[in-house]
Amino acid sequence: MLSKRAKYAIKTILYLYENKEQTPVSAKTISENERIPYKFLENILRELKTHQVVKSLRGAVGGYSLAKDPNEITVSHLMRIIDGPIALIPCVSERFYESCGECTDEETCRIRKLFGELRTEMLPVLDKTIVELARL
Amino acid sequence: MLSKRAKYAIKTILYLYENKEQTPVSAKTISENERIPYKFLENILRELKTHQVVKSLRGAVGGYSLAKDPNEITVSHLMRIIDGPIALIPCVSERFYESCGECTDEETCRIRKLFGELRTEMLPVLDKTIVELARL
DNA sequence: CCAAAACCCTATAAAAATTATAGGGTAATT
DNA sequence: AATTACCCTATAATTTTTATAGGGTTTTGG
Repeated sequence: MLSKRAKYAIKTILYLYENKEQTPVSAKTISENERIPYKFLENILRELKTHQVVKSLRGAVGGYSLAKDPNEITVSHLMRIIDGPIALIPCVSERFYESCGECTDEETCRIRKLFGELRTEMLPVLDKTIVELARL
Repeated sequence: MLSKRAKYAIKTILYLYENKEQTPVSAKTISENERIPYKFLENILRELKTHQVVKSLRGAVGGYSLAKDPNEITVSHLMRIIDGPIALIPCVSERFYESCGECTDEETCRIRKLFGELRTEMLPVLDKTIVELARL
């Protein structure tokens, strides 16, 4: 399951993309429009900022805006920042690899093979950019 | 992420399939060979029995065996029994549909479209049968 | 200058899901 | 009749997810 955090993150980035004229957008505005608990959103935004997906401006007319070309922000990227691996089991994750510590031989583990294949099928869909997502 | 329960279930069914000569196989045997906590396994087995994936025999030489043709048991079926929906968001699940309660219009929700597409790509992989899984 | 708006940060609480165990009951075989 | 092994409900332990608390800092605009 996609966590709410990740879903909120995707919504937030989509919102910033579609309201990029009035930059920056305050967390309060996003919170109200996307119905995301304010303090929870702040937390997500900080994580997105750390990973340089958004940038922020402090002060009275401050807020957030995209830190990079929306053609270079993918849904998979957001999911990895917020939730971690895309893969359904850690032993087939490329960026968050972890041994499952159960099978004796990872090379021949059939569950691993199946979920490796699954990951391969999932990626092209999730590698869609925010611009592509907005056009759906 | 795939839950341990679901992973154990897949392992269990694979084990039963590959040891179908010596039917039935006791929970204890499966527990030891697949390193699954005994009482946890019993619980999983009961759920699989309720859904008629395995059948059981009581008494001194009792145990479990497949209740149907392994060509008709898919990984997706096991996952749905144990974990519920395959889809990463409930509003695109066919068998476990639930409104996400967030978007104003489900028909135009782009996150929903993306994850509907994702589900479509995932299914063919997970619809593999135990026989196919064993051959990987 | 100063008050208001809005970002910044750490900690913690509340809730839910996952994982596992306890403790006994029932059926069948040897 | 003793042993083996399935059957069932409840609950405990752990982890993850979701959210809130409570304050601090920066900047703008009157």
